[in-house]
Parts: sequence; structure tokens; C-alpha cells
Amino acid sequence: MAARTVTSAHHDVSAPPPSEGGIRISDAASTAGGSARTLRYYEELGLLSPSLYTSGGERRYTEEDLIQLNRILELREVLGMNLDEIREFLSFETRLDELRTTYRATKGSTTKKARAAQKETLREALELNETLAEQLNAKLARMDRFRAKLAGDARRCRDLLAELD
Amino acid sequence: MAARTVTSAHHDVSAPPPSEGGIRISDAASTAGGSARTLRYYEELGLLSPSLYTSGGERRYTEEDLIQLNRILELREVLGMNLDEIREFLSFETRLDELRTTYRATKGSTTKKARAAQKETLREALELNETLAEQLNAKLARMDRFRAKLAGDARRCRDLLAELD
DNA sequence: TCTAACTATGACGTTAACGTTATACTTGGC
DNA sequence: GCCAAGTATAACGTTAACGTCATAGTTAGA
Repeated sequence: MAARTVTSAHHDVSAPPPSEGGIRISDAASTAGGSARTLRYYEELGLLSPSLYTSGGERRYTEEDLIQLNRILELREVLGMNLDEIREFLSFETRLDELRTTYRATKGSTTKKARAAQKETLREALELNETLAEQLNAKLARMDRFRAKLAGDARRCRDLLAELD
Repeated sequence: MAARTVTSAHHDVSAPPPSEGGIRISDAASTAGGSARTLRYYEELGLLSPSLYTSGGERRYTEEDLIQLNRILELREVLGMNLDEIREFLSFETRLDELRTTYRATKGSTTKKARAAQKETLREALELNETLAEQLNAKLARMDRFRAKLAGDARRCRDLLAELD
């Protein structure tokens, strides 16, 4: 078996070469702000799999993989989601993407049953979206209140400092 | 020793009766959204001690304690701080309060050395404040970007739903 | 005064999200 | 082809923030 071969994890042989055979795991981790262990763990949980593997079994990440990784980290850091919630969210997004694709492809030539299923998925998606938006807005409001408090504190500090001169 | 006696944890004998001898731990926990264990743990960490204890050694919380507890929970839930960071933040706030009090009391009659120390604390406080404000703003910005994305998704869902009619 | 319901303390258990270590294999530049 | 540096897998370790349980003491209403 020739070393150096890079095989796709799926069947998109027609894809352009990513960067230069793909990014090694520790490079991917350090650029995105994690560790190799983190990436392996996320793969184990089904959150993010590298698009490529070398013939020797090493992971090679693409730029797209890194984008996805950044999205995951953002969900964790910014929204405070745990990895289970993130996976649910991602799987829902994937499902929506699939839905859009098949919808575009089959346009008006679908059966009533199929259309009903599509509607159902869309409604589910909207519901999840709304729930998330609500939580997000609540959090934003609380954070803004906190910011106002911080600003007030800072002002009082500055006033005191001014008095001390 | 007469049962039913409620003693203050500190020396403010002149304080008015809180509510009705104080709030029991599990009541305090359920109204604030935690558990009795959580409150005992926070006390162990020095985050929040009840203002009162019965002569039998049971914790009795005041309304003020509950307010403080809510602030702690907010720091955790909204800002995602861990309990160590929260303690640091709270201790800094306490220090600032003390500074304000002593400043008001001693007004202009302080030595140069004392004023320098006050200035130093104020500067420290401002620094912490600024750091927190920066982090908060960064987070707010990222959250807002996410909210925009959610809104876009929702809109596309609604468009698709409309097309399906 | 009795007693059901609550509490204190101490100790061990649990879970998520990785860290760390050991052992064997890959990679890629010279 | 060699070899230093990186990687895979498996397994055990770690930490924060509590949960749970056992045992013994406390409280407050009837």
C-alpha cells in the first residue's frame, strides 16, 4: 500500500484538494483553540469527523471541518450548551439542509404525503428555532442588565477617583 | 438553652427581624432555584453564608441572602462563571463596598498613605470592571451574531412553508 | 409533650469533558 | 531507507459541582 495516499471519508472523489493533503489533528486543534484529545472526543460523540483519513489511519481536517469546529466551540462558549445539546442542534441543522436540498430537487413533483412530511420537519425546525431564540433573548436581556450595572459601578469608581484629587 | 432562639451570625443585634425568624434552607433553595446541598456547598466555598443560625445550628436565610444567592446564580448561568471566579468577583465587590464606606466616613481627614491605598484599590476595581465589560461585550456581540443567524434561518423556514401552500 | 417533617454533618457516588500515559504505528524530510 | 516528531487506540486519572445516603439532632404544630 503506497503511503502518502489520502482517501476521502465519504465518496466525493471529485472534491478539490483541501489545502495540502489536509490538516493534522494537533494543528487543527491549536488553530481552533482546543486539543487533539478534544477533537478525538468530539468525533467519538459524533459531533465532528474529519473529512479525510490517510491510508495509515491518521485524521486530516479540511478548512470546512475547522469552520464546523469553530461553530461547535461557539455554541459551547457563547451559548453555554453542553455537547449533547450541541449534537442535537447540529443534527437538526443537518436535517434542515437535507430537507432544503431534496425540496429544491423535487420542486413541485412531490406527493402529498412527502409534502406533509416536509411541512412537519419545517414546523419542528421553526419550533426549535423559536425556543432557542427565546432563550437567547432572555440571556441577552440579563446580560445587558449586568452590563448596565457594570457601567454604573465603573462610573462610581471614576467619581471617587476624581474626588481624590 | 431555650429552643426557638435565633441568633445572628455576626454582631448586628440591632437588625430588624428578617421575615419570621428567617427562611429554612430548602425553602430558600427552592425559591431561588437550587438545592439545599447547593447552599451548603456555596457556604463551604465562602460564597454565601446565611445571616442567621438557630440555637440548634440550623441555617436561616434572610431576603438579603436570597438576593445575594440570585446574583450568584446569575453570574453562573448568564456569564458562565465558575464558582471560583464568582468568589473572586464577589470579594472584589465587598472590598469596593468597604472602601466606599470608609471613604465616606473619613472624608477629607485621611493621611496621604491611606488615600494612595484607596486609589490603588479603585484602580484595581476599574481594571477588573473593564476586563469584565470587555468580555461581556465580546460575548454579547457573538450572541447577537448568532441571533441574526437564527432569525435568518427562521425566515427561510417560513419562506419554504409559504411555498408549500 | 409528641411527633412528623425538616436539618446538620460526614462521607462516598456521579457526570461531563476532557487530561495523561503507555504502547505501537505513521509521516515526511534528509 | 532512516529516524525524529507526530499519531492511533485503549485505558485510567482528574476536576467541578453537586447528588445521595446514613446517622443523629432540631423544629414547630396539634
